[in-house]
Amino acid sequence: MMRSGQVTIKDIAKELNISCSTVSRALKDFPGISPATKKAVTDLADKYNYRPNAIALSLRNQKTNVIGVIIPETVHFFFSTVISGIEDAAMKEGYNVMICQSNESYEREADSIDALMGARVDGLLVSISRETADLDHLKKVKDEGTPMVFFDRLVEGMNASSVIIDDYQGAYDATEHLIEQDSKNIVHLTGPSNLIIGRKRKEGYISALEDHQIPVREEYIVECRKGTQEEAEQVMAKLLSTGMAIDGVFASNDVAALGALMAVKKAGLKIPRDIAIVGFSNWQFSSLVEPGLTSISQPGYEIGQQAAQLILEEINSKEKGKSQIKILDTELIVRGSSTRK
Amino acid sequence: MMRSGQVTIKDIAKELNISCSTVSRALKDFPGISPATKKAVTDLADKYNYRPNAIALSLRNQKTNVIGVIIPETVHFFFSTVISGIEDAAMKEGYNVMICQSNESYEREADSIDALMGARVDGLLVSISRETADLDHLKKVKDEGTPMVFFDRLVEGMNASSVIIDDYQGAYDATEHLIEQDSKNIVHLTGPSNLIIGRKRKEGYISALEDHQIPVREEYIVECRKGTQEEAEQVMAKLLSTGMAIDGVFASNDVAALGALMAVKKAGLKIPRDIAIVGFSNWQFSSLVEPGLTSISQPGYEIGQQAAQLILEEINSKEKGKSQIKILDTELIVRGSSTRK
DNA sequence: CTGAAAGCGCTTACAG
DNA sequence: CTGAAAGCGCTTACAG
Repeated sequence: MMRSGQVTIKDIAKELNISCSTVSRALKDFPGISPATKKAVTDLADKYNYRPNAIALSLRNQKTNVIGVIIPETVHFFFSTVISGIEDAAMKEGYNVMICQSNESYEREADSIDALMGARVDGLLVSISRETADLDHLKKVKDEGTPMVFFDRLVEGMNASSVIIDDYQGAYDATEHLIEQDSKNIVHLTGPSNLIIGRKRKEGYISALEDHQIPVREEYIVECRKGTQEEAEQVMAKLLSTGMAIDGVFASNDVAALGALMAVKKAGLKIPRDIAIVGFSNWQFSSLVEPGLTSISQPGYEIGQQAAQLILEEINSKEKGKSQIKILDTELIVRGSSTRK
Repeated sequence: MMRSGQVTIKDIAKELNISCSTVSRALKDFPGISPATKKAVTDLADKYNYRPNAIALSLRNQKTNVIGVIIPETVHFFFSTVISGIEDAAMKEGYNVMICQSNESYEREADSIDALMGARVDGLLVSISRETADLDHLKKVKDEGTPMVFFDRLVEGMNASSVIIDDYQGAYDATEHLIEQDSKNIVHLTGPSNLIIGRKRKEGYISALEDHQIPVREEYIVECRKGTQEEAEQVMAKLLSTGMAIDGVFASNDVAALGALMAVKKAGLKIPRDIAIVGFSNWQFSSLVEPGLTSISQPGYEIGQQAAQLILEEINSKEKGKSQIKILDTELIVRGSSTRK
């Protein structure tokens, strides 16, 4: 028998001369179906490779079993590990995942949220873009009652559950490590100031200096707005050219750390002897550069898993509104770029 | 007015005391709707942030505007650029994308295809897993009439459209480059032999040798089944320990090339002086190792874009069955690991 | 210019 | 043990 498209309950019912209700019940082991009918139905379903139409089910159940994900960029190793964590946890519970990249653009983020809400996702996992300052698009989601969990990048003033890492502590550890390696004049390359993660890392840096009685000097704290390697390289080269004393660098992300590393090398200085360097958000290349880059490792996969678990909890619980924040630990991975001892 | 969940046409109709049909028509600029009605409807839709329920539309139109993607692993830089290309092209045409990672597992690939088919995606973009030998799950998709396009990894015996790169030519270029740099005893680290890309690259390697009258020796062709850095490092170390003459390495992927590079360094040999190395599938780290790794660059973003365009064409065209294969060019990126001249 | 009805594929309360 | 009916949200051919 030739068919086009996938087989439906109706097709099976027609061929067997029974009603759709019966087919539906036979397919799901409903009590009170004659063994003969059940066998006839399941045999035919197998033969035609019947798959329940998830769209029809979604409409009927008012539930799509899809969770939407808004992520800045999948090309970042960190975010791709987060996605893996989300996917695995979601799949385990029978959910599919729909991912939209904002490419760090506010407009695209807002459009993506609209698309995902139109698709009636059961919940939304979001890591906001660098550009996002206005939160109206997110507040709408909340008002409409769709569960939403933030990950990695905390959003203030939303009262939503979040899974983040301890940026403050990570930065503190990184800075203290530099101090223990006898760095005293430590430059901090920060991220864009509208992301909370950037501010927290800066606080960690400052606290570590203070706890070790090292003066905090504003000229040692420099913003890398774009966070690219080129930008960091330029910024670092400029700092070096001023002749100010520098014997350590803590960069807010590994790409910036890499830029700093290049600038230091080009200036003819030795790493770690003259300047020790520590990055943030350890990924593959960190171990491959010469010397290997010391970095703060973030548990991307766990962030994804926990964020997915949180959203599933919220989807499946009646009581809305009680939000929780999970803070995961970072880990200092020491490599050649900072080891003097 | 307090609402929970998103607003529907019915809600608007009720509040305005008109029928759903009218609301539907007013919302889509249907001819023959009184301006007053239209304004009342659109105002209310705006106020309540009405979004058409994509699920209901999908069911009615028998079309979801979703394309499904099966991809080995998003953590690979190459694949993440492919995803970006797919997403951008799809979004431009009003499609959403649903991505499933197979993690190079046949079973997970088959499950994901079932999930995507259950979700009634309009088309499927697939790059098969390393493990996939049995093609039944893919044939089912074809039989059921769902358009399917393969990318990067060609599948034989399926008569489906595909977007691939010219693996043969890329490998030929890589090998010829090594020959031009005076390598004569060139090891080829291949991928798993059940992937066609691996076989094509091997053919390119062999042709280049033959065209330059260099003997092809089986012991110089070694399979790296898993394609990990560790495996390649071990394989290479073993080759070096045999004492056979080696002055060049062409690895079927960059991670394997990196393993080889490590092994050569550890053996105390100089790169490129003693052994020149070329990889395949250029990505970020290739430029960061010491020395920089010469590699064949694959246009991931374009592969994604073209694959998406192809599937959209197939979805929107009536005539099924005429499949086309697009072959994109690679580019040799020369860096320190191979430049002797 | 507007409305009632049917239908996309499925489930389930209600009858029998 | 089985079936007819209603409904999820939307659109559109058919009436009026």
